[in-house]
Amino acid sequence: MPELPEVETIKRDLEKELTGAVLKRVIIHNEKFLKRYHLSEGDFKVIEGKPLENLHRKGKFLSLLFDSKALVFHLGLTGALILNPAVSQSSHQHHDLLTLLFDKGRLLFKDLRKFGKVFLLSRKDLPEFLGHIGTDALEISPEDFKRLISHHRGRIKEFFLSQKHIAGLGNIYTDELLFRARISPFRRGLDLSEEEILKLYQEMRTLLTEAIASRGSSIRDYVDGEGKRGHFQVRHLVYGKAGSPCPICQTPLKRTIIAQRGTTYCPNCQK
DNA sequence: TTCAGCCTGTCG
DNA sequence: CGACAGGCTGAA
Repeated sequence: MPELPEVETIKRDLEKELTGAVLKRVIIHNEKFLKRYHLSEGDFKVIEGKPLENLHRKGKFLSLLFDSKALVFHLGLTGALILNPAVSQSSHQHHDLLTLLFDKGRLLFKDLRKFGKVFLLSRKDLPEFLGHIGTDALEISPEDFKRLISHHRGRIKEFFLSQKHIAGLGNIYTDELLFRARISPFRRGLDLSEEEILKLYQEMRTLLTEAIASRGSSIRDYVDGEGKRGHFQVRHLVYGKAGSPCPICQTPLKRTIIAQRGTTYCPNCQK
């Protein structure tokens, strides 16, 4: 799914097209899904008629801010927010969950696997609501980054996946980051040297910035706010490439499981 | 820290 | 048919 670069790309797309747009009506396509989040058609009355003031992202959570309310999305593995999607004549409309009808266009929330989430809450509760995840990966200072990693007893891969220390990296960008920084996914946070941590920090920023510039990675389902694919996947070095030669040393990349997630790395380059 | 579970789909 | 897929939770 959308990790930080993908959610940031969607945020920018929606910001550009929908800032100031008035929400006319909300249409629920899948009541059963919305019911999981205790939402039904009438609950959206509080934001209907209000302008979308701005958008906010922390980690993989994207919030649309209306007056005193926040509509918060998490896209899970296959969620998408698409502006003015072409009306598909027959097939995959059954993945549609919600449409927000604005005066300037319609925004569709769809999700094939339905691991996505949606919450409607008061804007004043947003900081606390997002408080269970750590600082956004592009916001954290090098000092905080170092402090968090050097206290982490578990494996470094788990550190990035958990979201509670630093928010935004998922399986793709964690594998890519650890390769770029030449660090084994099995290493424990508190065993990393200061230089290694600094290298990780710098590579993390570069990786995420480059990925955003490429409008994110589309492996299979991800599309941006306009329904188009990203292209950072062509620059992946290890993710999904187990068995292929390492781009640096030609050793075959290995695949293992860490924290229940497929993990690809170079057993030679990553120490 | 591991595991099933939440869902649906693709690939071999 | 089984394995796997950009995530995350709650329970053992």
